[in-house]
Amino acid sequence: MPGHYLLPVTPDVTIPTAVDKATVAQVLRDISLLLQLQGESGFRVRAYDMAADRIAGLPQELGPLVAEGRLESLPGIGRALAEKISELVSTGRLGYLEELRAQFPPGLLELTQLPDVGPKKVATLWRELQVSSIEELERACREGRVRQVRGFGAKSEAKMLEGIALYRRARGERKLLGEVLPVATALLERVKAAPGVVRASLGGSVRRQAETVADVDIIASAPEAEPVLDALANAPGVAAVLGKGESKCSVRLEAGDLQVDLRVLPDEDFATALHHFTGSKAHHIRLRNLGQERGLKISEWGVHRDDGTKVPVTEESGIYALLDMQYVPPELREDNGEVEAARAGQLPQDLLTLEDVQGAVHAHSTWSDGRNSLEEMALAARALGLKYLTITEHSEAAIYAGGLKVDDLKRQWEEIDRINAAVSGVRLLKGIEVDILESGALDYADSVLEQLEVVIGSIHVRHGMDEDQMTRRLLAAMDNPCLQILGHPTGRLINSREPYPVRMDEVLERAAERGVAVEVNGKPARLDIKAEYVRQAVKQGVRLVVSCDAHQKEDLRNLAFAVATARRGWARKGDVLNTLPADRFVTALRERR
DNA sequence: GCCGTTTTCGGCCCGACTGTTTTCAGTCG
Repeated sequence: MPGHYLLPVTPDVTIPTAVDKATVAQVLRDISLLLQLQGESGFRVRAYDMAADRIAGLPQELGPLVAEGRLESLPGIGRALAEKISELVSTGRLGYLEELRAQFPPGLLELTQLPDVGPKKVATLWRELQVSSIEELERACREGRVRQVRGFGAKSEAKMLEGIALYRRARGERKLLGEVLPVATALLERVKAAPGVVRASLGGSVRRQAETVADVDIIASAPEAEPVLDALANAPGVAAVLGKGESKCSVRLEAGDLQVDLRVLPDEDFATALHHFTGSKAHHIRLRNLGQERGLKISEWGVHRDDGTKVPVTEESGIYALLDMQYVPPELREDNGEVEAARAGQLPQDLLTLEDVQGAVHAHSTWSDGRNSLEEMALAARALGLKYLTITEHSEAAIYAGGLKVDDLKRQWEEIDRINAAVSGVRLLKGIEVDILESGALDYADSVLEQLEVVIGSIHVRHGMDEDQMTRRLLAAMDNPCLQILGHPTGRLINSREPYPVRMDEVLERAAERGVAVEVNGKPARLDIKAEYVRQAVKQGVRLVVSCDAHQKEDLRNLAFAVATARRGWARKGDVLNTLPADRFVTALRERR
């Protein structure tokens, strides 16, 4: 084969660029929209959407999958999509996307972000009125030109103008679960108190405890829907009723432009409706396909046999039982392997619960940048039923956060001893959140750290290092035998700061080797490490702690969000150290390798 | 565009609500 020698001497190696999962997912969604603008068949469109969901939800990085040609092993990704994703990841560009984009003006895609405006309407308005941006749509509405297009009227114009104003305010940003949950819970209580309500629950991404949510779903059962729908429509804080029918009501709250959807059904349909409106969509599609194989049609209105007869389902677990699989808790319903595991009977049965947690990790007081005294924190922890609380102030280098000098620390121990003697039922543990310096060294001498019961090491400054430097920094910190817990390991702040670049697989591997516990930080804007990394950590045998990162006593409740994140990462009680009693917790932390 | 212990072709989840129509298309979840 002489032709073989015509190949260049240096192999044509493509170097993977920094195209991340989120970018790939966004590109696939853009293609989906562009195809819809073209009027392409819904099935092809959906293939792109499903692939986008699949990529966005991947626990691992894309680079290795592309390099090893394993993209096609992912469900919903065949040859055509694998080729496009590979091209995008290895070259940073995608020819197909550019071809599609060239057919439409650039502002057209953004128009589909407006509420109640989808690709069909955008295509019509572009064709009939040459509208290609939000500004042009706004003008067309004001000038009454939209109502002249078939299928549109005066009401459409008014709604679009409203939608444009809303879009400009909110910019489509998803809200933190921690901000939304209190509001959602208060509305749920109001719905529960409405006349005739039998059962009511939150649904959607709030019930799945997603880290951010776009809206709130409430599902209720009652013999009469009307009074229940009214209870939401007339609730305090409602800015506008967006729609109200016989079984459904949507409102927008003044606070944060948050949308709330309520469905009310007869109680016999409650379980299947709750399941339907909890999602995720991807999880449901899997279940419905499994149902079809068994001659069962699964919808929000129940489970029906092919002959139309209804199968009674009173609890969500009944749906899974009909499909011969284990019950899947809401937090796991993402089609990330839970369907396969549940069918095989291999879903973890002892997922972490809030009740399993005996002590709260990571709390600050007025000694550094917290708002409450040590005693107030202790009493608040006890009131929540916690047996211990680790006091972990900032160390000296964290000047901006009132970091403690070693002398301060020793005086604090005296106060902790006094409180532990005086307050029964809860114990304060002496700890520190010591800064991991630029070199990876810790901010206190080992001789000081050795005297503490709990040592969390965290990065607070110099976030701008590159991936190599940052990875080395964290690995070096974990090599110090005094470091027991790696605090908020990626440094992200949801919606406001990207995680610093770091090779998490190496960090988790080292944590497992050295016996360093990794923090699952429950502060709503952190949730660090995130669920995907929790799952990876659990697989690699890394020990975890769930923390509240409390800077005031109310923050102790952040533990619930850390537990939610751990559950979404399939963590079990046995994976989490602060499910142990105080003495055993402290002993376990010292078991370093 | 994906997928297949019936299939490499012909399927692909399903219903509520709105605004427009006068029986339905588009959007959303």
